[in-house]
Amino acid sequence: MTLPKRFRDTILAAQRSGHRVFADMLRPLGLTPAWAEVLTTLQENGPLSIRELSHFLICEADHPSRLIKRMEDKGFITRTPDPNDRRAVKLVLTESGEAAADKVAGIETGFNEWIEQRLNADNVSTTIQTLERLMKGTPEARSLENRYPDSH
Amino acid sequence: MTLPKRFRDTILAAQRSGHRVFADMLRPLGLTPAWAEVLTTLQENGPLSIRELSHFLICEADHPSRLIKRMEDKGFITRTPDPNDRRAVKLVLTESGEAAADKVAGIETGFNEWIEQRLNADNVSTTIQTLERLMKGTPEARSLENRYPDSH
DNA sequence: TCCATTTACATGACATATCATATTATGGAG
DNA sequence: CTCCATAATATGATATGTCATGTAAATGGA
Repeated sequence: MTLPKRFRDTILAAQRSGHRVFADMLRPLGLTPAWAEVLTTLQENGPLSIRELSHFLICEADHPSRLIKRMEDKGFITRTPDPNDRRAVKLVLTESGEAAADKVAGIETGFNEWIEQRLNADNVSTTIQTLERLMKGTPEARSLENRYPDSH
Repeated sequence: MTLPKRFRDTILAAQRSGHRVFADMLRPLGLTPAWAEVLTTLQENGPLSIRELSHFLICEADHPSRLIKRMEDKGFITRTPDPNDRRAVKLVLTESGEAAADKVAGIETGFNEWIEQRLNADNVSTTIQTLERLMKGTPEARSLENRYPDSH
């Protein structure tokens, strides 16, 4: 048994496990983890174009235009044309989107507690460091740097 | 900034980063990471029913029947009815499936080296321990136990 | 100014994932 | 033996993720 293979299986399993738990918490709100990520990102980082938004997202970092379209259809987001660039749009949360983002923040607190019950801060920090070293130079690392600029 | 939130963003980013790198390595073979997981699992664990297979998979652990169907259509897998249970099937690799599984093993070796270049064994073990503690009792942990029985 | 290149976004196509439900077979209670 | 709960698999529906391609607008050099 090679350790690296088990390592990546473990990361995959952890991601899926956490995703499932988080999705279960969000389901009563009619939201998914990807939607939650967009809602909180827009709430914290103001009006963004689709391209700018994608630089913050870990999920769907390629081009989230269809994700945005669905959220627009549900009334969480409005798009206004960018006056300086007719190709681009500015995405802003609607009132309903802001309310959903607030609820997501509450759910995230619960999820963070779920993690804190199982792991101490030292384990968490060490794992973050290890994984960041693994990702150095990848596009995913850049999304993390955008989300957590103070730590990079 | 809460550490647990950054922790789960980092796990998501690491999983996606690794998935992308692995997918790029597999693409010339016309395979995806999920297909690779099925191929190597069947090669190592002999004929399995779809249900049994799902207990080994981290990907698509719910019910991989459509994944199997696509791999069958490509000629990698044959299904034979289980003589003891007419509902169930036994999945076996075709000759072409065996050859693909061998190639996947080679790719995995390369991927493992990619990881070993970036992390030492101690980092890897510590991270595995932390993530396994996080997942204790979840279905994902059970899939890992099936894949790596000696360590549990 | 003109045109090639780049950028922002959309969309087609396909492969995961996951929930809910349907279908058929098994096995046990009565 | 009959009926019912359960199990194995399949499928519809929808969301996510990714690659390739298309369209229109901006940009910068000749």
